[in-house]
Amino acid sequence: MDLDERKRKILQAIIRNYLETGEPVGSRTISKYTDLNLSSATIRNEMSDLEELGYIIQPHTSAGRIPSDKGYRLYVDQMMLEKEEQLNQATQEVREMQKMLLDREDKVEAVLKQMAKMLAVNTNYATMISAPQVRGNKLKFIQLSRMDARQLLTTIVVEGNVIKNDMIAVDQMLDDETLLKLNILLNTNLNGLPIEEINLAMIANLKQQAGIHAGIIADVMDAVAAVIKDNENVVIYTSGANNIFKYPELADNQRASELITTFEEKQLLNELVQDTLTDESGTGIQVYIGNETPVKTMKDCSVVTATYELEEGMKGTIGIIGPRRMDYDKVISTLKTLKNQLDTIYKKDDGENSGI
Amino acid sequence: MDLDERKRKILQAIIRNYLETGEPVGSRTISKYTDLNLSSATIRNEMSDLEELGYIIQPHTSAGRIPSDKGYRLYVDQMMLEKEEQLNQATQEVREMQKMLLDREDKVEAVLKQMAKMLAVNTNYATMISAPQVRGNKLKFIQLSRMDARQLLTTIVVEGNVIKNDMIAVDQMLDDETLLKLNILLNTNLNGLPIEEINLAMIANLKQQAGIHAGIIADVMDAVAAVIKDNENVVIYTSGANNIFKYPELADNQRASELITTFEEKQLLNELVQDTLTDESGTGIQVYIGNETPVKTMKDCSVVTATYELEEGMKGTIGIIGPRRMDYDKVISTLKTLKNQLDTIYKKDDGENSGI
DNA sequence: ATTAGCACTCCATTGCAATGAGTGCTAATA
DNA sequence: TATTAGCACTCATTGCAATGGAGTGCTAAT
Repeated sequence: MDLDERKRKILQAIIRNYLETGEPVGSRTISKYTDLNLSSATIRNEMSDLEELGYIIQPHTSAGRIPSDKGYRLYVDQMMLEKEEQLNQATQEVREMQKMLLDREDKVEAVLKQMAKMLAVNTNYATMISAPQVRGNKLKFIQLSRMDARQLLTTIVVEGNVIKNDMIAVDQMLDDETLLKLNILLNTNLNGLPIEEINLAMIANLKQQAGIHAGIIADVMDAVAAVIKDNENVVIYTSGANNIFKYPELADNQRASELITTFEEKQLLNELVQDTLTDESGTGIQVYIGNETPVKTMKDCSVVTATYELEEGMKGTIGIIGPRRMDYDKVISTLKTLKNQLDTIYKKDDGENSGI
Repeated sequence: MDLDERKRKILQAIIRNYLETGEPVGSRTISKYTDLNLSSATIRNEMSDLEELGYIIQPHTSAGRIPSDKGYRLYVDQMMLEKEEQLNQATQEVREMQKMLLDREDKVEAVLKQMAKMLAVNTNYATMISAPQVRGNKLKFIQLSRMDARQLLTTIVVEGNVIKNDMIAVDQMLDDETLLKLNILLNTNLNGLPIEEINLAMIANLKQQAGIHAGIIADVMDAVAAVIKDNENVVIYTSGANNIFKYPELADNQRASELITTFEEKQLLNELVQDTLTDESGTGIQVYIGNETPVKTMKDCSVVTATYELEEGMKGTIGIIGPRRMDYDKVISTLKTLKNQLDTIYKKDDGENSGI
């Protein structure tokens, strides 16, 4: 028994209907719904087969059928193929966002936040968006400035224009000349260097050259180390978590509580981001159905993600989280177009807007 | 008819019992619960009076009574007075936090985040905490550094050690001397100046002195303006939003959805923060019961807040959000001790850790 | 002033029957 | 041989009445 054209059509009809209603769908509905002109009895037989094949599930005897993860998966894969050929014309939602992106010259951060919100409102699903994560970690610039008698301000800039500041306490006031020397020492030795390559020997060397100011070097190196650490936990914005209450299958206390925690402790979402960034399927769009997602608390959800890239190596993830019966069609095409917008728009004015 | 000692005791007993069970409490329960040795009939009469006075409410005939906002208010006010006299000894929870505070020399930001989490776990309520808001806005330091041929890095430091960076695009490479001149120009004119006092005339003057580099001055001033704007929307961390699901009276879809949105769009919580910061009652602890809170979506909650102060003028708010029947006693004393810890601990190492 | 006692109210629970959507199977049909 | 009509059966849902219990308010007795 294999999945012939007719079975496929029936499966699709079941899924379509279930996406709309959220209720198990019965044979009679399909019999009328489709243009196959088959009686409900025939449909029943086919459904029985589809269930045996694992594409649909019967919640209990005498109920209709609902799609299984496997069923959804087939449906989505099929759709992705069709989409590929379609002209990728911007939907209404995307056009709105496009407008927003172009209007603003705000910081990337603000745009992303706004975008998450907009997506959430437009799709009625929860959304998340990770700020672009820098991979190349070359030091670009280090500077010490005197704030007052007892404090130095460190400014560290890493490739990708990630900037970090830190205050360093000093025992005694440094004169301008010493400060200049230290700045030159740091920059000539460290600029252009990937942070990973800074080793103990190098630090020892710097300290020696700094003489009595070795302590300051140590503090600066701590600050540099903090940059790496800081980069690891990516900033993630979420929006529309409340949307889960619109879908009864997610809205019971147990599940809702778990999901809300997941959105609040954005830490958990990080796994998702990492997963999308590594495992690239080519299109940049990924669909996780039910248990497929790397985040266990989302086992009753489906997640659609898009990976965007601003400048070389600055990658981030947009994710839409909804019930299994989400409107994959709309979500996928929205994300696809949005991703394209981000990929292209920001690449043009190279860097200009990318201070985080 | 006034509120005599006995009525007061009965009211207290009703509230205590309701705090525990969350169910309307009847006369028989009180009769047995208290050491007043009164029959249920007597209690009934008293309860009837209390209801007439507005301290308790009967959800429907033949149900027990639950406290009204007015009832809670009396209870809380009374407790606050008693607390005042009590030796303010650290509870178990606070001791844990104290330890945490001392162990870490992380950034304030990280400590606050952690603290919110810890409070949420320990109290089983939702928590929020606002990062210290700076009031004095004096410019302390401005610096332009050359990143590369086409980009300048602006570093702006405001009193309270709030640091902000920005990239400025330039048409052509600036030589060291010009850069130095610009830096001196900016610092001599602006340092020590409250941001609000920078006016158009001053800017015009600066631009004139900068000559062909007037454009850069404009960009820097934009960055300074952004600092103010940035300061306005305070950073607020939340934790334990999921705790609302532990209280049936908050966990129905409608209410939960609203509350979750409130926590996610931290913007709304800002009103609360502003309210606490202005209206100081002296103790630094404030209790909003039900409709008393400035945030409408929290009308079915009670909110207890504490205002802490790090350095002079750096004030923030800690808030605990739970059901009306929250354990006011525990919450208030926890917050009180915590506030004291923050007020004192951080004042010692003046500034050292306050880079945001 | 307090309390015992009683009638009354109202909610929540339970059991039961009716309903209806849906299935699986069988026998008839094209 | 594939399709369909028909029928018996299952099971969740709904409505309804009965029941019990928690609690009140009132009155009369202490």
